Amino acid sequence: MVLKKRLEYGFSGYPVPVIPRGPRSARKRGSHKKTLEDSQICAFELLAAVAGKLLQESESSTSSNVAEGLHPSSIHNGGIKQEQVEKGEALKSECRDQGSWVESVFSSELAPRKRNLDSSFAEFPRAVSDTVLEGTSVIPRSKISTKVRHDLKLEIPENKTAAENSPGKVEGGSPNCGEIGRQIKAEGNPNHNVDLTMAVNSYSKDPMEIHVNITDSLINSDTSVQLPSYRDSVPNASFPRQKNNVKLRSRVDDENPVGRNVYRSKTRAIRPQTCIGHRRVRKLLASKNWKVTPTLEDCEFSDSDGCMKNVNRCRKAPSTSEVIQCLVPLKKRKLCNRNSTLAHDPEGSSESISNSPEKGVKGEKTSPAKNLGRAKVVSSSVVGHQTSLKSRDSHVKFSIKSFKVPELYIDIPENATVGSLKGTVMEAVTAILQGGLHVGVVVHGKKVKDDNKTLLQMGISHNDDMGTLSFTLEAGSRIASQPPNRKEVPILLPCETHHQFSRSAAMESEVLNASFDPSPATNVDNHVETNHELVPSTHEAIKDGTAPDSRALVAVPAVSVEALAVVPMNQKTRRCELVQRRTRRPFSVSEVEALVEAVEKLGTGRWRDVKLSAFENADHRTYVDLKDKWKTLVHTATISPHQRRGETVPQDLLDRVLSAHGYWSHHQHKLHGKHLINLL
DNA sequence: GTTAGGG
DNA sequence: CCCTAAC
Repeated sequence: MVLKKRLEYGFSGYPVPVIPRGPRSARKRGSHKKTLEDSQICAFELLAAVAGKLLQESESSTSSNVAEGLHPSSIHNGGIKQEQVEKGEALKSECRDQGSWVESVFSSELAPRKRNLDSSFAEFPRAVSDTVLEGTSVIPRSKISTKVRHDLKLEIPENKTAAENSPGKVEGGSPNCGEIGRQIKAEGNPNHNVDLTMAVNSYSKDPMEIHVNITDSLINSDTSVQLPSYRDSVPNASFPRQKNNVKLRSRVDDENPVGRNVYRSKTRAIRPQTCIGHRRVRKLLASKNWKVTPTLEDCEFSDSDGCMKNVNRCRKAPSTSEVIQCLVPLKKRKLCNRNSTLAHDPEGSSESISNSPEKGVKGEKTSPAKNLGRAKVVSSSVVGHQTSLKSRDSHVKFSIKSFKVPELYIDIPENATVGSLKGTVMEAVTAILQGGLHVGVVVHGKKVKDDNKTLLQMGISHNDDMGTLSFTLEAGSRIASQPPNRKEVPILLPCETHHQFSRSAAMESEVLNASFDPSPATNVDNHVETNHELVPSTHEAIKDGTAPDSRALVAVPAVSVEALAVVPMNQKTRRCELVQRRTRRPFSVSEVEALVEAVEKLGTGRWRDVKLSAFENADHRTYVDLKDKWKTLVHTATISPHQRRGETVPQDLLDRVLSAHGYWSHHQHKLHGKHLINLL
């Protein structure tokens, strides 16, 4: 009490704070943020590289690559083995838990600087039964579809359970893991000979296709999965054989540990726009979704550059979220209210891809899928083809020839750069891959639900009648409670058919020309100005047809909000630009005076009260604004007069600022100290 | 919803 | 001013 009295009247006559509080200033932000970012960057870059690849492929592989990549003969090129020998490193990740965690390792360096990377993705054959996709594709698969030039060979003992008999079941131990390996190789520059292999572990609901070829020629002597490379000239990936294991590896030549820097810097330029609901969604993702996901317990990555340093953290105590974050920088996970839009804007241009969550965050009456009516629902779209099946022993041997990522619809301003387009694609792919996948086994057209059934029991054997074995890639049920809507996830939103792109070459130009209507009047509510988070809805545009060209995106990942919602949005995207920052409103001297006075009275740390006290009628001044202003005032008062800019604040006011600031900080400090003493 | 701080 | 972590 005594002390209180003293405070009350002492010290420059400043009143005592009504609500004593401990200094929050103690809350210093850790530096972990940076670290995290860095770690994320790595994976991101890698993904970016992938995107670059994809794009590249889409641009040039319309015809040749497909044929080339699919050719079975290349299977024997032995890229894997070579690599295996060449580099002793192997990437391995164990899938565990119910999920289908797949490892993901990326080598960074490629694409960023090398625009003309030669993609090594091979396009996977479409699933035969994927009629929906067939009919609804807006964009030729060769365009954006993920292409992988590998065949996946599998050899699984008949007595393996159905669950195990899935492509994803790679790393022994986890029956339910789903895994898809991919490999990307960059060629052309010896120093940049990067092998990018990544296993896809996404829970996305995007159906993916897997072609399964059961061929004797692909049989391996042991149980393993291999992803041979079609490029034998430069071995790129290796999948050391192990029992039911697949090891993926990522390799980067040591000579170029910094190749990724270029991209990194660009990556950092990304600044997603926060939109309505993003917080909620993020929270959902973070807590509800991600935390439920299986933990990647043993993921090993090999990488020669420092990038892996961060990634390697996953090896230790890899939490799912950590892993995911490795894949997608947190900063990029921002959502738009109605459609999640993700944009990568390395070049400062604007482009975006947005996914259409099944359910609008904002709760629109109709889901994007409905709005897009034509959006087809695709059930597990993976269909396997078994060309032949023979058995020499009790093992069933087959290979998965390829898989593809669902189509993505991208809408990018024509002034967007190719680089940004790449980034966009990359983002989209990232979004899909990070979701996680669940591998399903379909026998005779029927999905095998019982994971405990053996192949033998399911008739999956060497019989020739086994012509109906197939696999499905679907969103993993990361969230148990999540309704099994997998089947009803739209894969693609085929809107105006005239927007279809039939050729790769056309794609770029077409896509670039496909501009959405940037006009707020068309796409946005009138509240744009007041509604900070309002963002034009692509869906709406599509729905009402007023913006023919505005089917910005449609990636349609058939991923649930939880699974895929993490689609960041670029602040520079036109749509989001509508949600521009408030107009700058410099404080007038009178305002400053009022502020100073209020602070002298109330002290710092009670900005809400300050606002109510002195700026109650100034709607445009939030307490945060006042707080910020005070911050700048203090700074201004601290620096020399000639360094000050803007409207000059009377020195006397600045003096008061300093005085009050000094007092309140001192006061607060004292108070805090006192409290501590009292506690003792 | 506020507050404190970094950007 | 914005964005966010921490309350």
